[in-house]
Amino acid sequence: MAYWLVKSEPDAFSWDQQVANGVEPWTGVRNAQAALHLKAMAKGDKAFFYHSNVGKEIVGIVEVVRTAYPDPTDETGRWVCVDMKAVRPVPRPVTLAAIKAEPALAEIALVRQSRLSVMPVSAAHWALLCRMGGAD
DNA sequence: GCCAACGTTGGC
DNA sequence: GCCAACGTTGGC
Repeated sequence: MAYWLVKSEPDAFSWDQQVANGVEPWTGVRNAQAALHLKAMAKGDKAFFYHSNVGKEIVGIVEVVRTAYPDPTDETGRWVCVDMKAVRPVPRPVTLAAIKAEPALAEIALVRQSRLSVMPVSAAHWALLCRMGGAD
């Protein structure tokens, strides 16, 4: 099983909405690198749900329940989306500041490529972030 | 609100 | 195919 981190602006789509909806298509990715990551996701993979701009913190954990298929919000038909299901909240949201302050996370894509909206997370980083968030 | 990073577009 | 101009993202 692989681990990921996906970003959403809470003004557009928040963790609360994800929880309320249960399963939700993760649409709107219009970046080639992020799309490659979407296509690499397998059913059962887990992802951190990160709030960009507002909050700037990991607030929950979601699971991939449907692998990549054409994004219904994309009229060109070139981009894909996946379906995500809310698994559980992160009890103590892990802020970007806390991630930057942790030397073991210096290489994480969230810090190194701030504009990427879908990125892989190593098993070691996943475990550490879960511990930091009280989501063991 | 500003700015850095970076992807995209269009002229040549 | 290069590169300047421009638009968008996202942190501060």
